Amino acid sequence: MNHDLLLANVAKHITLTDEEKAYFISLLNVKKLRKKQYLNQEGDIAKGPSFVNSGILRSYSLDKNGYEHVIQFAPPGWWIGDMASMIKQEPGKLYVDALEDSEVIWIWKADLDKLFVEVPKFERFFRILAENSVATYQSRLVNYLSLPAIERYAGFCKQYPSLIQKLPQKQVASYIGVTPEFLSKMLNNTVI
Amino acid sequence: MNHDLLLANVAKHITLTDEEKAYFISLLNVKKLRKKQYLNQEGDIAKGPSFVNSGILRSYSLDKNGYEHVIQFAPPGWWIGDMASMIKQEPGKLYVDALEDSEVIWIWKADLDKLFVEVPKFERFFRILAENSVATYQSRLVNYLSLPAIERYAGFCKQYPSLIQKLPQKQVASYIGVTPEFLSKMLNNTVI
DNA sequence: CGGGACACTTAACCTACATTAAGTTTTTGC
DNA sequence: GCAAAAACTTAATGTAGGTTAAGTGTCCCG
Repeated sequence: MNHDLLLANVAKHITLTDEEKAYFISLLNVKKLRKKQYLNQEGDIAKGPSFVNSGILRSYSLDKNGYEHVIQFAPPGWWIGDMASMIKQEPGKLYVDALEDSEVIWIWKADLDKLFVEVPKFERFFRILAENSVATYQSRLVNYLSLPAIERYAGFCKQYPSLIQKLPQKQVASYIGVTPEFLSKMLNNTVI
Repeated sequence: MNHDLLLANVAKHITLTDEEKAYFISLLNVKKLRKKQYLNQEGDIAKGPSFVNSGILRSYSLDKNGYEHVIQFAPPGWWIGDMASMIKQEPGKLYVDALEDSEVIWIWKADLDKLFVEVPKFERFFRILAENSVATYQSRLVNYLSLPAIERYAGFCKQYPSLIQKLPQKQVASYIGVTPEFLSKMLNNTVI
């Protein structure tokens, strides 16, 4: 297993000594996921934050009619998880699964709390991560509340051009909050 | 001006020495807002995080038809701001204003960055704040994508019982993502 | 290389919620 | 204390997007 992508991600915001790096690595776990395999199911308690090393993961909720609603996609270099479940260590409402064969690096929440004490720089790293995440969710909510579906689609294409190539259309439909049928209709009626 | 509420808020997650407290307080600014007065307008660069000491603030976006969409309410003891604008120090998309006469304590982003270096405990405090915020936005998005309006209203009442008392109905309508007319109709057709 | 799952499309019909507009009640500022 | 603004209601009409269903294409994997 290879931690280079994760270490590069960490190095964007904090600088570690070799010793700190080694300690950090000693706390990491690796999991390989087959396409469609779950990392987390509704009702599970999230173990801790997960970093995508290869593949693509997504988190989603399931409504009472059985429809999926994608909350986040995570290509390589991204973090994913059910934050409410992780913080409170309570059963969560989200599913996390792999859209293709993937490799995930993750850390137990308890080990992360230890890491924060041993190497306080990591407080900074995860603060910055969480702040960026807040900014993303704020703007997602703004888009959702104030733009029609076609503009949310255009926004997604602009913001994640590489994901558009890789994802099945129905996953994108779910992310922007419409049915696959409606997205298909939109795309065939509209010149973007 | 009185920092007790803010210091109590900080003390929930980290413990400060008197000296650290004094330094923190030395960085704080206070602003009194009249009802309807803006703390931030679209296009402004957010100065830094703001803590509500009294009153109620809200953040919202304005769509191209002139409709407001409430992103967050902040009663006393809550933090509010346009996170994307604050992080990138770029003009933002959100308005922040006071729904009643209010008092806000805020800190310049540059001073906050200094504080993180001088008193690293604050990294932890703001990490926890941001993580809780992520959890809230995740669950808000789940609700928005998977529940009908009447259940989002019921959820709001359950989660923020004290706010329901104080807020005009049209503000709640905007938060749950419907028009005031539709919320009015729902409430008069439905026994909750 | 064949069959079954999965992705995408089309189309008819449906509904939750928006828009517009007018009227009533409550709050606010001077 | 009164006029004006803001909040709330009601109702007729409109529409973005959902639902259902059937058909076509495609890609696995055995």
